[in-house]
Amino acid sequence: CSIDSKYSNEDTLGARSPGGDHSENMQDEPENLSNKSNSITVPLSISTGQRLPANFSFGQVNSPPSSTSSGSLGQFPATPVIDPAKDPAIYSNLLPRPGSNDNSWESLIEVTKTSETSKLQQLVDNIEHKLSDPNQCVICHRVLSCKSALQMHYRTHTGERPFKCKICGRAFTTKGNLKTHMGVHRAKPPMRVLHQCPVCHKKFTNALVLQQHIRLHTGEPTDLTPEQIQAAEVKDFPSPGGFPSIHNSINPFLGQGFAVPGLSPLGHTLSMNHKYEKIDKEEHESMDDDDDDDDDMSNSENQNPRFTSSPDMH
DNA sequence: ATGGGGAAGGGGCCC
DNA sequence: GGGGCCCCTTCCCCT
Repeated sequence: CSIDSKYSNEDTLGARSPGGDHSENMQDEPENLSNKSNSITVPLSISTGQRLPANFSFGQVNSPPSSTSSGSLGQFPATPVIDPAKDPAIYSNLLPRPGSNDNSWESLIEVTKTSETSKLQQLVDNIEHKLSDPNQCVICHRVLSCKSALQMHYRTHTGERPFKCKICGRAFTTKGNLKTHMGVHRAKPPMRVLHQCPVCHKKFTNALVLQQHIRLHTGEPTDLTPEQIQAAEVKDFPSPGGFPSIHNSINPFLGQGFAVPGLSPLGHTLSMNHKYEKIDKEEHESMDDDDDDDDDMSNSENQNPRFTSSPDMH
């Protein structure tokens, strides 16, 4: 079977009493298809794929697809200083790596807690006419391999996209597709200059994160949690062959983005830095192209101006 | 031609 | 042993 259902809300199939509060308290629960809804009144807009019959309608479909909330995968500290999803230098290290089982990329996704699919399934259960095959789609009559696959298939009819990328706001029907999508964010800043800690030599793509990391050594308070700093660490980058050690020989902080008093955070030592700043800028611009998350992205950047990728603006 | 996304199947794991 | 969940892979389509 194929369906990415654990964090979506087919888990909540029929879990809500008809007419009851199902807006904020939606939680992951085992689907209960035996709970029948008797009120089928409000049509559901179908956005993609096969269309429902004209007289096809749903019950209590009031929660818009945009009604999302961060599930267990999208949890951030209660008082985040930054949103890692907004800073390419940080999220690039959270993105899924080929062959890696690291799930840190899941902090960059958002999974809807409401499910039109579940309501569709609920309605299907109410249809008097039962199809011969329990895994057959009542809309297009396609037979799926199993029930969970059928549930996923219904998403193609409802247009439900429970898996949302926090970076660009794009939503997907399956977690796997979202994971694949995360690769496009990872691919953009591959050649970013690394900033290395002069103490422990750990590497970071973001100079400001390195600053926070160094504060861990010095015992100074940090704006990021140790977990966030650790998450931003570059762990699997090739060894420093491509990064001349001359920077270290001159000044361990120059070229690594360390904030030397009187200098800009990046030290203005590397033309490469400017080149990669351009990459960062382009990436931000491309992300802003998405209408869905314009507000989120811009707001977030405004909220965290110190963690933009162009730190030497002053 | 290439990259990205949509959709579905296959297989492993767990209950 | 069977069913469900999850991840990975594959195929197809679009740009």
